[in-house]
Amino acid sequence: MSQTPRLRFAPSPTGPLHIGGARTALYNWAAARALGGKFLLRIEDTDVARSTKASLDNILEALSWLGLHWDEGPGRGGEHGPYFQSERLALYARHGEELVRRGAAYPCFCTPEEVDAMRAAQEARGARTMYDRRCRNLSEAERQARLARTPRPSLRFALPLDRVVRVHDLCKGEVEVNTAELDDWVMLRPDGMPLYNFACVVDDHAMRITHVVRGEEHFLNGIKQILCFEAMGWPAPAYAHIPLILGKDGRKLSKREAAVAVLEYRDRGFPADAVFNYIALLGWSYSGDQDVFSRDEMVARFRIADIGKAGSKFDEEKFLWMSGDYIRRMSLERVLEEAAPHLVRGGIPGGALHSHRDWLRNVLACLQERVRVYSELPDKMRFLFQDGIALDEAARRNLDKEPGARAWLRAYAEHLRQVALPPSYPGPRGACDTAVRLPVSKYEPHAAPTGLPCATPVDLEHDARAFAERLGVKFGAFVHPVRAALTGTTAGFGLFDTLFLLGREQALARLLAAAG
RNA sequence: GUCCCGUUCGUCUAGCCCGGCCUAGGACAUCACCCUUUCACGGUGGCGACAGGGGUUCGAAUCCCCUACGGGACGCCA
Repeated sequence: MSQTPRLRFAPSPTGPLHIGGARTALYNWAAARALGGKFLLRIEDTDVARSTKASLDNILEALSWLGLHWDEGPGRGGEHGPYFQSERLALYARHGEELVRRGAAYPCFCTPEEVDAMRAAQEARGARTMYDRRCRNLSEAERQARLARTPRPSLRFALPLDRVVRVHDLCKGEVEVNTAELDDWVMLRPDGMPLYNFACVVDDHAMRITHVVRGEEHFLNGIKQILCFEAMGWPAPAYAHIPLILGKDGRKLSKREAAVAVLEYRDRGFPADAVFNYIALLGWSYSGDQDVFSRDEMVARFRIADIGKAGSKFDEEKFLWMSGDYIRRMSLERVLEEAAPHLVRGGIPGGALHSHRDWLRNVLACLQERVRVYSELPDKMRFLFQDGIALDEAARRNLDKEPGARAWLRAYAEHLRQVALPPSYPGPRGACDTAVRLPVSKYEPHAAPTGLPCATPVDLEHDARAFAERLGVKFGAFVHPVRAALTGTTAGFGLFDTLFLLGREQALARLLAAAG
């Protein structure tokens, strides 16, 4: 076993890359990295009717987004290409013939209709459905006669009868299967298109694949493939058949309960790193007490044998938590960059990204620990861009809770005229935003330079406390109506960060409007 | 139906291979409290599991058997 470890992800482009496929790809990728080998991508597009360009693009995009970069494959080339099975037909034909010569494969003249009928009859009898091998037992004369009539038959693998195959599955362990459980599977269609098991064997060999990590549904295919490798006289790779991802109800993950396409999570505003991390955790764990880890950390510890043997349920709550955790740990510049498309889609003026970058960065700083996905951002910052604000019900109640509240607001607005608030968006804010870093925390004393053209959030708070005292109002009571007037809601980030970011014109107008 | 695999807190899991360190650890969720101008974040604490039954053993979550339940496969799909 001195050969370079080579692993592959081999999706068929018949739909968008879903969570389960992504996890399979991820484990193959991680194993390749952990073993110091190569990770390749091979496209199994032999089902012409169902393969689409859109699916292919989706898969490529999703893998790239997740950072699962392949060393060989579409767009990257490599010595063992082409990496699309539909472009390797001559190879399959040649090896098919070879197997016929060796007596390990035979032409089958049955039509799909005949096979379907056979299956239906077996089903009706309650028997196991299996090809009855009628073409395997044809006499040589009969075979030649049929060949004359049907020059292009399909090709079936002549399965060794009644043999026990023992495999050491890297995930499942030792398993024995009697070939009586299997039937003579079709290797090649009459039109020369290979079927899964055959194309897989030919390509895994041609591409020097050493380890195959794939879903448990392929376990019996693994047995068929091992037998095929054997018939070809080739060494088979090591297999690991891993359990499937289940939905909340314990059944196969379905679209009903969660988004299944990887790119849907991107579009909902999950950071790629968080998706990578969460998917990795579905059936594998970094350690007993650490759930959040980087790609490098994972690679350093990953071993195929450690993949869990029981199916795991997909828990969107934990996924959301993890997404928020990643966003919180990210640099502001990165948040700004990654959130940008979501802001624009959410109706935030795209121009602000350029004209008010510093201001926006401050806004995001205040929101960073308050969202779980980027797409929650627009709704939480929209009030900063509006001219005036409508109050929700809870906010309205806060205006009426204290009898004098409206009067305080009017007085506060008047008072604020004397205070150097930065201009409201889209006015120019300049130094106010570059020099002041939000959010202001009482744990980290504010160190804004003096001589700023505007009051900082800390200044504003000192000022407001003094103002409330002069008014004879408890600060806590004062602050709620102000928030309601400024933001239209009762929730949000620090009030004086809010006031600072909202700016002069809007603050005064909203205070006055709420005062009635 | 037949064959294969699995089963630790509600969920993801550590521990299991190499029995004792397990009064079973962590995380999400949940509850309480603290922090606090709200919401979050953060902190502290609580609730909460070895599917059931038999063995083996001085001792079993860990080894063996049975049962139950769950999943997968049985395509000219992959």
